[in-house]
Amino acid sequence: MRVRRAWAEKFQAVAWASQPSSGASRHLLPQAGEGVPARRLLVGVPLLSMPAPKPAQGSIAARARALAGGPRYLEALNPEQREAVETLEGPLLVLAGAGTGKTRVLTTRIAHILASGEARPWEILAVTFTNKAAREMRERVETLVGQGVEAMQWLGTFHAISARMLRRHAELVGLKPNFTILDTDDQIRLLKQAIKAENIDEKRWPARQLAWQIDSWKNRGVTPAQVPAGEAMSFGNGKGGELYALYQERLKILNAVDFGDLLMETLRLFREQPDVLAEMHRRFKYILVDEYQDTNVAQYLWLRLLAQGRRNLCCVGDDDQSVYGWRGAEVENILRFEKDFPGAKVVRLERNYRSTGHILAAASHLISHNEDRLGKTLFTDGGLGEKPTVTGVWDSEEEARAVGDEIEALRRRGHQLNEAAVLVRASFQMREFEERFVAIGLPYRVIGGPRFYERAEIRDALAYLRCVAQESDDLAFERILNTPKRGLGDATLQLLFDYGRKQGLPLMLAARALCETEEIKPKPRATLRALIDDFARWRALIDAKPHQELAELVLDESGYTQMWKDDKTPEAEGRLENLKELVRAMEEFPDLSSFLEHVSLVMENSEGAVSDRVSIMTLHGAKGLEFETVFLPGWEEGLFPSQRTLDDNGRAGLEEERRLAYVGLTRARRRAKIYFATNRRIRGLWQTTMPSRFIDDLPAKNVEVVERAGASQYGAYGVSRFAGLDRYSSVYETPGWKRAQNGSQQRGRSAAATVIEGRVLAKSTGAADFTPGQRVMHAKFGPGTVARVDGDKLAVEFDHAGAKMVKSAFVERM
DNA sequence: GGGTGTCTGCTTTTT
DNA sequence: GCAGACACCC
Repeated sequence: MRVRRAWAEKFQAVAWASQPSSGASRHLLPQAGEGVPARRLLVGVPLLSMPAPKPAQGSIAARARALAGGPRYLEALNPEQREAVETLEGPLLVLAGAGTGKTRVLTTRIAHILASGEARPWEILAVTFTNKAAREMRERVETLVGQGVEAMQWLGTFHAISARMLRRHAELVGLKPNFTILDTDDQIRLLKQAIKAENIDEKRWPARQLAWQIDSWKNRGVTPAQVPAGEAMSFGNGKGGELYALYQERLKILNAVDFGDLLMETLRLFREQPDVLAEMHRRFKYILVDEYQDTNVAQYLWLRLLAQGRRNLCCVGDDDQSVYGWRGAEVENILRFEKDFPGAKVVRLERNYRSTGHILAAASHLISHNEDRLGKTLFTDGGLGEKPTVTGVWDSEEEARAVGDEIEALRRRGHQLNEAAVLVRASFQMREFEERFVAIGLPYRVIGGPRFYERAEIRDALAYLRCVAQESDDLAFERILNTPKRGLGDATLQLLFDYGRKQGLPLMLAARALCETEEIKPKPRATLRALIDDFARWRALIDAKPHQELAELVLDESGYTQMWKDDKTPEAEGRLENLKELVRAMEEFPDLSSFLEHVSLVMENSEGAVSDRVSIMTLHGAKGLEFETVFLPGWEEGLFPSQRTLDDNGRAGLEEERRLAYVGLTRARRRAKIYFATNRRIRGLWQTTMPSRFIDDLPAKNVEVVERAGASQYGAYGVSRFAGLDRYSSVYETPGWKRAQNGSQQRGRSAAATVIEGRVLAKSTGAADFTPGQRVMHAKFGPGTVARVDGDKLAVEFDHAGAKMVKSAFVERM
């Protein structure tokens, strides 16, 4: 007991000392992404690794703290936040609206648990969805605590924590502790093999689709045996379930798991091994979950099993920011929390510290159109600030130009580019902005491109290392067999497959054995033997050489580095750079196997130099971030809300899209700028588009409509589309509003009559109306002559715009 | 086994 | 409109 108190008190002293004491610190209120410098105090004793016995009730220190009004770190919280932090016992749901200090609550809560001595660092389970969130949480706890918290070994993503648990008890679920974690690419190659083995037409039933299907089963915690009959039918003429089973068998043989298995196998472990679960219950005194609204069924079950022990489960989330339904997230989990955990306390955080009044009002009004929500009312003490703007532009090109101009103007007024972001619905929208920004020399960065470890060169290099580390890694071996090209193509691979299957050997061993037979031609045999000998040699060096050097050696001697040096394409240089980065990253791990164990789970894009740039990213990617100024282009029916989501998921889909709009708006601190274009090229075809219904969802009094000066130059064709939007007061005449009033189900599909030179052209009804030679008028391209009719598309030779393919619905006969 | 031409099918994305 | 996958040919 004495030790515990000493530990807690020492911690307390550190926590106090680490708080900035200037007056400004009083306003150090929760602001995600705030630039509070991480203060680290040099403490002689590694406090957090000190053992502490069971916490005692009502220690002198605790009582003294209570009299003094609690430790300083609690004073920085508002009453609701403080309640969320101090309610340690029992289930707790923190409904944290956008910008209300969610991360602050989570991190302070952890600090509070540690400071009060209720639990030691390794007795806290803190789960996030992304590595980034985990890292941020760790850093912020460290700032509060004033020292490193390496001892918090159970702070991480669902997947990383599961992997950790699974490695400890791998044998219990039929795996070896050094199992490989496959990524999507490996997964798909494996599934292709399974599909082929079942004699299913790969073209009609692509492996991607099966991967997606299996993934969604795993998201729901469904094993091959539990696949509902109807869903098994949905792939490969009813072979979906069989393929799933076959795939799982293959994984076990390969001693591998995919991402979904990390959860599934851990769940199985908990269910089938009560003593393992009991051990977990003993260990975890407190469980904290970030972004609870994003949990899927498997994660929910996982949490529920773990939380059964001590019931000290604290989930933080915002139902209004649930935007991952399409990948299995169940908003239901958060809506149902109080039923799932009887006696649960719910704390609402509604005081927003991020956005100005008008932005908050606009976002709140927008989201209030959703039905499935718990309901929160965000408020701020800050000023009203600028109204969000809505700007209509002619097409996506003008949209990019308008955004570029705005950013330039802001920049001239001293606005940081880092504080501006363009948030799009779909990544294809990014290109236009990139092109424009390049043209005007505006520095930008695209966030959310291909992940570092998804790049071909990284995966190749990792495959080499995996082969060195584990002879039986067939997928890795298959990948590098002929990379670089060494004349071992499909024929040799097929030979290896057959031989391996016959002998029950992994590919590498099959290759070795095959070289001793006459079944392989001399040339490939020599090459293959050389490759195998190389691997044997490299493997012998594992313990002799630092793993970094070994990696370099392998990449050089295999000819892999040379392959890219010989490559004359412009990307080659960057790829070599990435390889270097990979080797550099290995430094942080003690040996090759621990590097490989972690790489698939935690490897991220290493964003190099931090320079002042505009961010371009998807709305999904922007969740959890904030910017001074946010640009929200593409608010058009069909694009946002996405027609596909509407078609597939109806009202639920629409509500998820609306939440995405809410997320977009609430990223802005001071300025939100919405755009919609009248014409957009979608899948190569120009389409006339309507303003998004979400624009109609905005409260007129908090929004300003901006007529873009440049737009009028296109007036000749565009007048009709802008007519209703000159003044916001006339918003109730916008197409979106009228549509809503009519309750019509037509969603921006009908071609509006176009006004040309004062006369209204006949509305076309279909491609049948058109024949080659027909004169037509298009809203964007003007007059032209039909050259060819192709379904509902027309090849038109425009008088001024040249040859284009256009949808017949968007041209008028002349 | 490697290069060229045609066909298809296109949100969001973490781990 | 364009990328990625596949088939076909050398």
